[in-house]
Amino acid sequence: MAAPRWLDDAEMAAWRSFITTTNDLVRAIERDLDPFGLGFGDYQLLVVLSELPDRRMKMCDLADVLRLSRGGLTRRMAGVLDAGLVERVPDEQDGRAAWARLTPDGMALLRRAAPVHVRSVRTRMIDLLTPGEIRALGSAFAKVARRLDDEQRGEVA
Amino acid sequence: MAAPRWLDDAEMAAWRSFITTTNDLVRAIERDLDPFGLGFGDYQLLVVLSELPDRRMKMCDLADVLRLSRGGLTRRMAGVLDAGLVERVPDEQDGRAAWARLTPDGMALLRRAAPVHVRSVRTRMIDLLTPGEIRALGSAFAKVARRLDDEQRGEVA
DNA sequence: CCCCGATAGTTGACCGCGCAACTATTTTGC
DNA sequence: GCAAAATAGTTGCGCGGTCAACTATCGGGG
Repeated sequence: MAAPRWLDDAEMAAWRSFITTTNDLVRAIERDLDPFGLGFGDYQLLVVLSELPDRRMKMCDLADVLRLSRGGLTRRMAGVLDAGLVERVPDEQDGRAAWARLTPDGMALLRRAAPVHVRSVRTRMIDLLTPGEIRALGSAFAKVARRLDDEQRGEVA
Repeated sequence: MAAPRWLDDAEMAAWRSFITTTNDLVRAIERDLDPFGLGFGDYQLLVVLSELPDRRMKMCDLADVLRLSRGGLTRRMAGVLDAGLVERVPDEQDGRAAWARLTPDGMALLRRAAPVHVRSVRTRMIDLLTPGEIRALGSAFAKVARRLDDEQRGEVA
């Protein structure tokens, strides 16, 4: 640990602008969702559900997909449940489990919010980049994700 | 707003993996800092101070650099002040202002943490990427940052 | 010279999240 | 078939952050 390979200029620039800009970017995108009464996390929850054939998912899987702890999901659900965007459906077979199901109201709100959100993402990021940059971002984060995943699964080692 | 240009496959892949992977990545890097009793935010604060000739910065500027609200910085400072890593120095000229100054202890801790952190960033991200990908990331986030900046400054419009 | 607006920092209320402890149910292994 | 382990979800607590209200100081026109 005594003689690490420090980051060179390009690496440092990439890393720092990545960290600080991501912060700013997410904030800005969240502001764009404000008029709909949705946080970024709420929006992602609705999107995930909306893409399923029956628009519902078991709570624990949802927590996984959304990168939330179980407790975190419970609280996030409280908001969208209260707003009537999602409903809680107990599982027939498994008495422990419950489903989160998108309501028609939730779907309707998502349909209204989605165009604004997409525009937001485009103007703030996607449309600023060349196709090459977009490909590079995709492959870069795929590699990072894979690495994190390997570490997770191979934790026994 | 009726007919937005939706994201195509490459754009969607880039966007989604960016959002979820960034989350995971920051978490992992924060875990690597745990042994030093530092959060990612604390680390960044120490780094910023360490790079200045006299290792100190006015609170308000520090809040800006770290993307924190004033209140947020006050609370973040509480931690590192308590740990003796940073000290608060009232400004001579301006009775309102205060400086955050890195202490020798803070500098020492940073010197111990930095190699571990750099290794963490390398193995989890930088070393997984090609030079082209690193360049692309740098330029991509620079553009995004510039856009956010323009918006901020041109808010009168 | 003084008052008024701008600026620096703190504080209280609140929110979102993780962690760990807890309850309730289901699965497993003997 | 039953005790023990695993799993699903909730809840209390703490942390870290924002926002808005507040205090204290500084500058700039009448």
